[in-house]
Amino acid sequence: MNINKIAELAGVSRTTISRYLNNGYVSEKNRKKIQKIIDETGYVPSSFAQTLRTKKTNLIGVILPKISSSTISRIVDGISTELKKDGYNVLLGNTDLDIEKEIDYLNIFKNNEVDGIIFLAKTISNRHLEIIENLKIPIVIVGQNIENYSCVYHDDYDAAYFVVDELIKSKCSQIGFIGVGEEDIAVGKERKQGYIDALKNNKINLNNEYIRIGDFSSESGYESCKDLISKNKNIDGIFCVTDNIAIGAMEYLKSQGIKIPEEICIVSIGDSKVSKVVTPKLSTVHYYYKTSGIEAAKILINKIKYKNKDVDKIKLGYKYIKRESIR
Amino acid sequence: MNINKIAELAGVSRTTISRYLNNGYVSEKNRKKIQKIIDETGYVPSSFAQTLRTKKTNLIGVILPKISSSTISRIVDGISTELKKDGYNVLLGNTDLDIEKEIDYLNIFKNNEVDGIIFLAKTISNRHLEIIENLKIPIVIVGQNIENYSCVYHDDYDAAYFVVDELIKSKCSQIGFIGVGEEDIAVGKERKQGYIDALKNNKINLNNEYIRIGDFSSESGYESCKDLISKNKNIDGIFCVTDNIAIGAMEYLKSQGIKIPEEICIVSIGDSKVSKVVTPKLSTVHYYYKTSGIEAAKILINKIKYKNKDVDKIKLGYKYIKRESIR
DNA sequence: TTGTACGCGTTATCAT
DNA sequence: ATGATAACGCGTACAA
Repeated sequence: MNINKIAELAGVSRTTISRYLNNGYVSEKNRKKIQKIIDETGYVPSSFAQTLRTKKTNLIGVILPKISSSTISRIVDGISTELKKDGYNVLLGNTDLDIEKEIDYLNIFKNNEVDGIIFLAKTISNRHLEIIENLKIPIVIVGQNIENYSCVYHDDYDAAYFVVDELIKSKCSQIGFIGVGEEDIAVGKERKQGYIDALKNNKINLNNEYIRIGDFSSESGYESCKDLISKNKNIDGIFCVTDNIAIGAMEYLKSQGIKIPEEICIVSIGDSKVSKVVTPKLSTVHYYYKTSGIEAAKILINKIKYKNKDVDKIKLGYKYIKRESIR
Repeated sequence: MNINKIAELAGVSRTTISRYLNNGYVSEKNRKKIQKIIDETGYVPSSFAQTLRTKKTNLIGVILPKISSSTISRIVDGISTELKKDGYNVLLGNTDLDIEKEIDYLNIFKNNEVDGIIFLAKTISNRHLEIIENLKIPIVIVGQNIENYSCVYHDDYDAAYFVVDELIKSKCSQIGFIGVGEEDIAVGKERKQGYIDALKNNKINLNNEYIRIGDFSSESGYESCKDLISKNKNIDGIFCVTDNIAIGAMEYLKSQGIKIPEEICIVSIGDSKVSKVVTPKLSTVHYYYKTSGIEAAKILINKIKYKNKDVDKIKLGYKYIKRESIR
């Protein structure tokens, strides 16, 4: 079924059908006839032919590191619900944390496969930037703040500062840090800086012995905590940069019979489902992940539809949730 | 940049370029020339023009109820990694549990927007079936077993039977059930039947007072458990149809000072992240969700590429994981 | 208000 | 081995 058949059935030219479909002027009589035929046949125009003609795909490419993560999937949820409202669909680019695949998808998408890109970035290397600079379609970056590009991200520095400050307020002074590599600007670098500055402004000396760097797994949190505690018996508080890491750290402390929060307080960032369920319940920071997806989608639509060239930066706030892992 | 420009630059006809791209015979001399031009220009054929001509989109539509769920996102992970291998991309259809949107997406996709559909179904109504029957492209259903269609699903009946049997083996005899509505065949109906038959085969009378039906939230689990326990003081074991529900139920029991597993044993199905973290750790069943995604993708590719018309049914096994919530 | 004619970028057919 | 031409389904300038 195509536009020609419909035109034939309705007894008009295919131009009239096209006009009808695209809100052009068509006489009332013809409107009715056409609508009837379309209803009967269930005709839907071929989006591919439309794209070929108009250069508009109605597709948004979303590049993400790993869909089976609650953080990521909440963001994608926001993106897809917001885009749907404006008639856009999501083309998924799952990269499995593999930089080559990220580059792959950027290249696939840049050839007019999509009208715009939303990039959920963990790390942005120079190779990424090179491609992104040559992009002819708009892009929005989520989770990192990259100069000269529209970004939606979270106030990682502030949130980290805040929770470490909370630790200090509840009388912790020997505060450990379990983080991740600084190539992840948001989680690795910003959150670490928040920790450092919170100590400094509270006149607590930074002790490099109290710092551990691992990966995003709870196993890594367990091992880091083990190493940290066994070498520094006087630790009385730990800031873990993610809930997942904190879960691993708590696991270790519990296995050693160390009481949380009586002996050691724990705080982290994420407000994941597990943080509410673990014993003791984790004091953590809630980020508005779904909101970031929604905002990123809005910015992108603005760029696509209204050719908006601004560099928009949205730093979303956070909410500290005090639960049981701190005094 | 299009095929005509490339042809011009290479000094051949566009037919030759097309042949070059599609593994047709081209003289060695021309091959080299063409490759050079393509490398220099970074030319990539327009997939939309290709689709218009060949009717092949290289897109697979994935319809899902809610992406921000660990179950769903693990399945999608499997789907997208498997499809990528064969050059297919995923078009996302996020329906927010809204049946109208499901129908919407089925209709959008059926008009040749995609080469095939993977439907992650919670419920399949007659309206769904009506559309699915008229589909001209292959579809694979994940999570439910629907007659006459290729499906990848889990052995819900067996898994439920198994865990209830475990409850009985550890000396529970007054076993409560917290489930969901039976319109969800897999989770609502099959798992309930497993519970009923496990009791029967162990010569334990089925007591309708021991059965509660709610929704998928942990809040619902909490309330159901509250109602169940307050009206039936002698309950000594509970089977919850999902981890999430079990988490809520445990929450209530702990709030009442009821000891798990000494006074009441709990089992469920899911092996979600939280099940490993809650105290006591939940005894549950692991389903191979990522594998279901992979298998569904394989079946679909088989249908698309090799026109396989078989009705494939894959019932994936499960793994019982005994942890601390059972004696 | 309606219709004619052309072109978007590609592949398939046929002829050379 | 290569090229000319038509066709895929649609939107739009232009003419009527």
